[in-house]
Amino acid sequence: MNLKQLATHLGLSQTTVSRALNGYPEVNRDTRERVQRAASEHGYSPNRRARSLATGRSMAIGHVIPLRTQHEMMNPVFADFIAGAGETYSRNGYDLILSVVGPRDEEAVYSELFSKGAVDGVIVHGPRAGDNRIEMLNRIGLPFVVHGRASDTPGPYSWLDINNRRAFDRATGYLIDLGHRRIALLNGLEDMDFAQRRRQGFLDAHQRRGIEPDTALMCSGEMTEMYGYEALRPLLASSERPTALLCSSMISAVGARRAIHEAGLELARDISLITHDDDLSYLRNGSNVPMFTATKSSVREAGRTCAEMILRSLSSPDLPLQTTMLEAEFVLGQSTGPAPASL
Amino acid sequence: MNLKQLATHLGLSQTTVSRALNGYPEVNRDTRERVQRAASEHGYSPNRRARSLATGRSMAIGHVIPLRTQHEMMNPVFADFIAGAGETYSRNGYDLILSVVGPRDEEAVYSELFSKGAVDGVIVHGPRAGDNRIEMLNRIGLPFVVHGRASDTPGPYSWLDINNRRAFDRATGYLIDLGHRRIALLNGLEDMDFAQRRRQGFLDAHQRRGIEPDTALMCSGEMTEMYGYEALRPLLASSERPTALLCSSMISAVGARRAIHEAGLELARDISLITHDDDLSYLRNGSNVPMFTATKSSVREAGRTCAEMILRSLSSPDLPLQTTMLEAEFVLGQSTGPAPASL
DNA sequence: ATATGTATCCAAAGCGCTTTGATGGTTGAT
DNA sequence: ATCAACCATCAAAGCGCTTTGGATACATAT
Repeated sequence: MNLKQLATHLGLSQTTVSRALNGYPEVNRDTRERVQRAASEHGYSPNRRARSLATGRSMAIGHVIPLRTQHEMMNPVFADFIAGAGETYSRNGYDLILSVVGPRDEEAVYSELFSKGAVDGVIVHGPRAGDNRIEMLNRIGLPFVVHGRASDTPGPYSWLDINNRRAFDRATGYLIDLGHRRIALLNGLEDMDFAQRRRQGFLDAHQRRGIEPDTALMCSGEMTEMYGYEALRPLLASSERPTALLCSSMISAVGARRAIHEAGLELARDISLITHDDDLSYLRNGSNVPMFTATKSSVREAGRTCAEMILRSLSSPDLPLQTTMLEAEFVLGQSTGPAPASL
Repeated sequence: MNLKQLATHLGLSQTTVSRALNGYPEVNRDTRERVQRAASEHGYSPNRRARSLATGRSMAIGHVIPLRTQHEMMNPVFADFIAGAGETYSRNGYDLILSVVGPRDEEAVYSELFSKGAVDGVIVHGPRAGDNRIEMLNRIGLPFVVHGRASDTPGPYSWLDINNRRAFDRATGYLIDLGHRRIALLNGLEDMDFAQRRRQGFLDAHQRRGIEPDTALMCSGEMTEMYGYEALRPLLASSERPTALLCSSMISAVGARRAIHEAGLELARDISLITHDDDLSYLRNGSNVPMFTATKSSVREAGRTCAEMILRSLSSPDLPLQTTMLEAEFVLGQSTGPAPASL
C-alpha cells in the first residue's frame, strides 16, 4: 500500500493524505481522523527512501567503527554505547547505520555516507590525538558529535567526554595517600585521546605530591583480558613489584586479577587495584559491594546522550556547538588497601 | 555534484553517464573512461536514496537487537557478530542498519523496516524456541537469515548455527570420562534456543552413560560475569559440591573462576571447568595454552558467513534455502582434570 | 453587491536516480 | 541503392513521497 493507493481509496488527493498524516493544520479534523484510521487499517507507512528523497533528510545517523587491522578487536564498550544511542534513535524515528571499516577507508566512508545522502549526521568513535577526521567532517559539512575529544584539533566541535584526566588523577592520588609508591598503569592504547588524558592524570597526581612515577610500570595496549594478564605478569615477577595498579578497563582488570591470583597475591592486602568501569551490562562491578575500587561512568548513558546531542543539533542547526563533560564517580570497592609494610 | 550536473558538464545525457558508471555494455569505451575520470575528479557518487527509489532495492541489511527490558544487557557477543557481518557488508557495498528495540515492538520493527523499504533483508538474532518472528517474516516476505535456530517453527527457513547439542554432549562426556559425577551447568537463558540445545546435549551425555544428572546443579541465566559468580557460589558452599562445571560463555566462566578462587579451590585440581568460547576478540582464551578447556566457535566468523548467506539469497532469490551447521572445536585447556578422589 | 478572509482541498513540480523505448549514424550484405 | 543489423546515445517516464502555489467554497466585512 502506497500513498497513491491510499489516496484513491479514500477519494482524496495525495497532498491531503500526506498532510493529514504529517500533522499539518490545513486539514479538516474529520478528514484527518478518517485518513489516520484508514492508514493504520491498511498498515500504511510511508516509504522511507521516497520521503528521504523528497525532504532531503535521511533520518539516519552513521556510526563508523574503525578496526585497525582485519583481525583486530571490536571494542566491547562500543556495544553498550550503541545500545544506548540506539534507544534514543528509535524513540525519535531515526535509524542507526553502522559501518565497520579498516582505518585506510575511514575518511572515505564518512564522505561517502554524506555525499550518498545515507545519513544526516555521524558519531565519531575512538578519537586519536590530533584526529584528522574532525577537521575533515567540518570541511565537508557533515554534522557530527565526537565521543571523546581530540587534542590538537584546530577549531571547535561538539563532543561528549568523561573527565579522564581528573578521574585518574583522583584514583592515583587515593593510592598514593594510602602509602603506595610503586604504582603500575595499564593504560589503553596511548595514541587514543582518552588514554593520553588518563596518563596525564596519573602523572599529575604523582607530580603534585612530589613523587617520581616509575615509567617501567607504565604500559599501553588494547584493553583485552589477555593484555591485563600479560602486561602485569612480568611486573609482579620483578623484585621491585608494584604495590598498586591502575587499569583502564574492567576487562583488562579481570586479566590483571588473574595474574595477581596466579602470583599468589591477594587483592587489597598485597596489591591494590583501581580500574575504570564503563558500567558494561555484562560485566558489572559487583552487586552490593563493588569488587573493584573504580572510576565509574556509564558508557551506555554516554551513548544515549551523544545521540540526543546529534539529534538536537540536527533539529536546530543554529544552536551553538554543545559539549558535555561527565565526571566519573569514584567508587570504593574491595580491591584497595594500604600499601603492604614489607615492601 | 549530482548526475544531472555531471552529465551537462560532460555534454552527455544522464542516461549515458549512469550507464557508463554502472558498467552497462552499450557505452563506448572512450566515453566510459572519460565519464569515470570526471566522476572521480568531482567526487561524484550517486545518491543512495534516489538510487534506492529507482531500483527498489535499498542496499541495506537490518539487524534487530532485542532488549528484554530497558536496562537489560546488550549481549556482548553481538558486537563481534556484527563486526564480522559488517566486514562482509562493506566489501559488498551494503549498509548495516541496527535497531535496538524492546521486545514488544520487535515484530512491528521488522515489518516497518520492510514496508518503509529501509532494508532488503534482515538477520534474526537470538531466536527463542518456537520464535514467532520467523513465521512472521515468511508471511510478509522479507528475506532473512536466522543466527541460530528455533525449534517448533513450522516450515523451512535459512539459518546458521553451531551444533550446540553435540558440543555440550562431547564436553559433558569428557568430564564424565574423567570420573566426574556431580557436574554443574551454568547455562544461558533457557528460553533461548541455543541454551535448550546445550541443555539437551548435557542431558544426553549423562543418559548415554546411565548417569543421573543432578538438577540442583543446573542453572539458567543471562551470561554475565556476575551470573557466573553468583550462580556458582552457593553450589560450591554445599556439602555435595560439584566437581566439574560447564559454562555457556567465557564471560560467566570468568565469574565462575572468581567464585572458585574465593572458595579456596583450584581449577583443574579441585574442580574442572569447560566453557563455550565464542572467540571474542577482547576475551581470548589464552595465547599459547588455552586457560579453559572449551568448545570453541568464532562468532565473528559466524557473522561474516551469515552476511554472505543473506547477500547470496538476495542476489539469487530462487536459490533453495541455505542452512549452515558449524561444529564447535573441542579445545583442551588448563581448567580440567580427573575428579578429585576425596569427593 | 463587492471585496476580503479563511478553511479545505488539489494538481503538479520536484527530489536524483535507473530504465524503457526510441533515434540517428555506420557498417556490411543484398 | 536498399535493407538489416548493429552501435552509441538520448528523451522521458517512473520510483513514492513532500511541498509549492493555486483553486474552490463559504463566511464576514465594506
